[in-house]
Amino acid sequence: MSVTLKDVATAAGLSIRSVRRALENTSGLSPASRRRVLAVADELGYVPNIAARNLRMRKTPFVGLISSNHGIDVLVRRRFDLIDKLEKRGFNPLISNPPENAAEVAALMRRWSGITAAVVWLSQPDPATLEQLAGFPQKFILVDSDFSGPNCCSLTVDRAPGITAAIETLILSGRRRIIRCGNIVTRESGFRQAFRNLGELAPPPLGVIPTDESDFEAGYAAAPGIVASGADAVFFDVDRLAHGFLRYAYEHRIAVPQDIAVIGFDDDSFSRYCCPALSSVAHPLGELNGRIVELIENGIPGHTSIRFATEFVERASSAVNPAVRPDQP
Amino acid sequence: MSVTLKDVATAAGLSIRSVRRALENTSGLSPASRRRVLAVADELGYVPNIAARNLRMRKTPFVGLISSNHGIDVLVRRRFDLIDKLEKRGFNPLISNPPENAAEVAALMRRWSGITAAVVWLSQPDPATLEQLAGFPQKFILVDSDFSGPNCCSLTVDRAPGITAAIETLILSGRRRIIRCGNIVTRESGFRQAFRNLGELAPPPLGVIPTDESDFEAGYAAAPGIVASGADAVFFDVDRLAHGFLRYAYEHRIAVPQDIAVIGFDDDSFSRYCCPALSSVAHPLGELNGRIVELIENGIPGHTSIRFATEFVERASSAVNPAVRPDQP
DNA sequence: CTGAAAGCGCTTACAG
DNA sequence: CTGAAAGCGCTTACAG
Repeated sequence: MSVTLKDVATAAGLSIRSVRRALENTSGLSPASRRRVLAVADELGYVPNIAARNLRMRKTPFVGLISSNHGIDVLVRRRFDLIDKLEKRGFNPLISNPPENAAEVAALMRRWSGITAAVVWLSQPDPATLEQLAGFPQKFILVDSDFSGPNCCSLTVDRAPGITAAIETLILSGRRRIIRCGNIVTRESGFRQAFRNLGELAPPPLGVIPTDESDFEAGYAAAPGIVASGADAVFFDVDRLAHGFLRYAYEHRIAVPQDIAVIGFDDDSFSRYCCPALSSVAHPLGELNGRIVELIENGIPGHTSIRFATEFVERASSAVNPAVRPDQP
Repeated sequence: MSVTLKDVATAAGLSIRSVRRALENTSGLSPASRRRVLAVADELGYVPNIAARNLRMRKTPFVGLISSNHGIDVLVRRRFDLIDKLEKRGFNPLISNPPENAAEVAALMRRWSGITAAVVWLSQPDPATLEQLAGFPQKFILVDSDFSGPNCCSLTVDRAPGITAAIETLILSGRRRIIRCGNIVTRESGFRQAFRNLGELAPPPLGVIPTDESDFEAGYAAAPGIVASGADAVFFDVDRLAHGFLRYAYEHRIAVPQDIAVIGFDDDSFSRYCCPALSSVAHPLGELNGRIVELIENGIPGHTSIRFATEFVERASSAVNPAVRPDQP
């Protein structure tokens, strides 16, 4: 079916070795032979089989990427950016949805063995499946799951710094009744720590309005409770919740930020564009991915953990004086 | 470094062939030998090298996916859905950003040769690079670029049907001054054809407000012109333009759909959630991707073209009576 | 019940 | 200037 070196050699009446001398343009081949080989290779449409080359060379340009498939904006952007960076450095990303249990993890690593030397977990694996990673030939980079292992390097993003900056901004702009809405553990601890960090400065938070989900609908459904609480500022665990609240505010003529300041988390791409534009806490996507590529290039150390921080992005939904910060695109 | 069959055989004091009999659990091996092999394999952590297996078996589970990396919602969702469907059928997607010229196309196909048998172009290749595809060992599936070749099968989505349904709905609900905004060729022809299809029914369109880009900012910038035109309905070439217009309407107290009905194209995920929810024309993502996977499974025919249609999704931004269709999530 | 050997398509040290 | 051969790690027809 596909044309091999041997095919070219036979057609050119030379050995495989000489065909390679021609194709590689190395010395030790008569100009006539060289011309003949190149003509034949071109005519037959010879394309080297990279799988065979990789096997022989005992190396591989493929990097496994495990990442959840749903379209959560920040995850999509993180993944896209990583693919881009990997390709720019000559790596080929191989994609998989997250395996759901230990058996699926094993199946995937077997399917990829000999093909990927490094695997990046952009999604968080089931903790029960982590121990077994040590048994696979690959090296692993774990994003946001703090696990140590002989062939695991974990990169973690501290949620607290960006949340602290967000709360601080609210307080400095005179907000006194700050409530949180959502159900995500890292946000809860970040939120708490923000108030702890601010010490004297901070009035006690109003508490939390829990949600079942972290989506638009849940934010919309939580809105009446938030309004009823008398809060003058609300921090949502994710931007999608905040978007649901903004819809409710729009429908009920609640002015944001005049009546209530709104801040989200994740810095979804739409948050720049919604009405009003949504303040949010952003992940250090570029920095994180840059480090991942570096690790893949230079070797992945085991038993290592690297930390990153989030950052507050202020927009109209939490502006002190919206007239001064017009809600322009 | 990594453990091979030979390592296991040596450690178990048996031949490679017998090791395989144990691992495959096939007949012709004494229970004692079998137990010994399994124990040794487990202890050494043997994992078969799939690259070597694929080479020997002359087949590959890898499918190349060429897709642009920017976060345009509909493209992201299309790609995610395809990866999901491929994995469910046992294929491994290999990702690449679009090559920019003939040399890059060649480089990529060489890098993937012997590794992928099928390559799906989710992005549209530079037409100048299409001819050379015939020279590569892979089979190609081209989405939305109507090109015929011995190893190319193209799948195309007709934009017109969904646009026609959208315009028809506007007219039947009494809109008479319909304008288009955007700069995309397939939308222009779809828009024209909609009016042609509707014949007597349709008043002449108001014309078009062209944009340079197809993003939120461009939609926001085009808004004053649209309002000045006196249109009572506007069709945007992409949802992002419509989102920009909605922001302008929100800021200038223009009621949508009471003052002006708004329809977009692409059915971005946020369009269900914006204020008001945006009517749009949707791509047949699931159907298209289902067909792609089928082709990969059953063999990709050359010189073939398959067509699909878009569909109108009605929401509050073009509702006849918004009170009857409340703008709920 | 068990093993030696060919071959997938490539790379490269070695020999002439 | 040129080629025979080993070996990457696997699968499998064949032989004993």
